[in-house]
Amino acid sequence: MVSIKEGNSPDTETLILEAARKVFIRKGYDGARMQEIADEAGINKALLHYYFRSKEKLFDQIFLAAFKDFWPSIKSELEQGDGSVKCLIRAGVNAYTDMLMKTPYLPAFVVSEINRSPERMEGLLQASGVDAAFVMAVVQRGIDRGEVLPMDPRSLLINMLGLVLFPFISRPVLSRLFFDSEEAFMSFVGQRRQEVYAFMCRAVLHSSAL
Amino acid sequence: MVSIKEGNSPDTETLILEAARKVFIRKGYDGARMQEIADEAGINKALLHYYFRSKEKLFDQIFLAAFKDFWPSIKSELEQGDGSVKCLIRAGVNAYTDMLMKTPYLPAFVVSEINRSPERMEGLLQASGVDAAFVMAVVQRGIDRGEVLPMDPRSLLINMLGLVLFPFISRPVLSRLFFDSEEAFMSFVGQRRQEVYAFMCRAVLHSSAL
DNA sequence: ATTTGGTTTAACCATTTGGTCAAATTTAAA
DNA sequence: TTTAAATTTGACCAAATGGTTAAACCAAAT
Repeated sequence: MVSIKEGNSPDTETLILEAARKVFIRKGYDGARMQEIADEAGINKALLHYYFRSKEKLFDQIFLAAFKDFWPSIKSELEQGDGSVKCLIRAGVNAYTDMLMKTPYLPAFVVSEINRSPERMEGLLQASGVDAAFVMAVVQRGIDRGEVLPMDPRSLLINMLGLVLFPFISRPVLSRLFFDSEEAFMSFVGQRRQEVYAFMCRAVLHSSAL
Repeated sequence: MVSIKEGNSPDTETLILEAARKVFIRKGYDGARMQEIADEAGINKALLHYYFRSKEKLFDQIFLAAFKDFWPSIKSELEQGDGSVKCLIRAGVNAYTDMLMKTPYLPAFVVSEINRSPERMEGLLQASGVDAAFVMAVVQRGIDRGEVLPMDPRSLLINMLGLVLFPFISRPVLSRLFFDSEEAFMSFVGQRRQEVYAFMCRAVLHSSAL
């Protein structure tokens, strides 16, 4: 028996999780090797199975956490605002920009793995508790009040997600095509916060609400 | 010797290429199996190596073609216009929408594989002859003429690419999150052509140029 | 009919890979 | 200190996988 609850050594377990996260993000599920994860964690390969039974079980745990991080919470900033779509856009852009500066590789990982096996989506949405109903309602209200130009609320949200996420998902392409170095690209995306906010406002807000 | 030039049976070779394309797009490089490609083509596995030496060589050929398709030509439609950014936006949105309706899975494939091994980008850009200089110049001219709001030309192009490509790259996520069925989602993206065009114009054009 | 050279196949190979297991080691309770 | 349980490891295994090869096949030229 161990003093830490539940009989698992958290040191080793988190060591494995961190190593697995790195390797899975770098190589994807199919490209990742259990041996590489063990090496990255500096432990014996058998320990991976001791703590997580199988590669797929280990991946599931990593990926569910990644999927949750993929949807940063905007509620805290949103509640400080006046409930307008303008505030929703600001909160959304801010929350995603923060997330992306911390984990720029995450969206490409999530998107790649979901395209590899889309059937996971069902369970993922349920397990992560992600739900668009609330933000959809905010946008719909903005349209009804005349703050926002008449449009499908889903368009507004998808466009905002696209503007914020796309540069990170396509980083290797864009960075080579439009920039001299990876650093120049990262500095560019770092300045996008205000730019995307203004871009979105011009595109969807009634001129009176600008 | 065979009557067809160069001594290769084009039937079998294209059969392999088509099968490989399907499997690589479905499973990615790491997830694809040579046996599965052979089965898909209805031929013996050894033939794959007879015609393409190795899995990597076969993949390279498929992927270079996919990468070229990823950058549809906008020159033809562009030359019919007046050289304005408005026309550039229309031409870009049209060319990409056409490409995406034909091969909706292509962007996710290209992006995933490039993220898996970004070092390919160098050679890919060279081999595909993709170059942003021309469209960059068009945008810069639009800014100088006052047609477009002052902004980094790269922002305009990246935002347009993001708006058009993102829904397809994230299809499984968005379709589950915002739509009742895959069909509903596809019908939605089918109507995005005008929507994205108008969205872009509102966001970047001087009000006098709308 | 025979030869010739590209094409196709089944059988086979070496290596990799996820996974298992029994023994060794560590930890902490008795 | 002894003991019992959890942890860690090296050795090992079966299956899968990319790749090879020698033989068979086949169309066309002689």
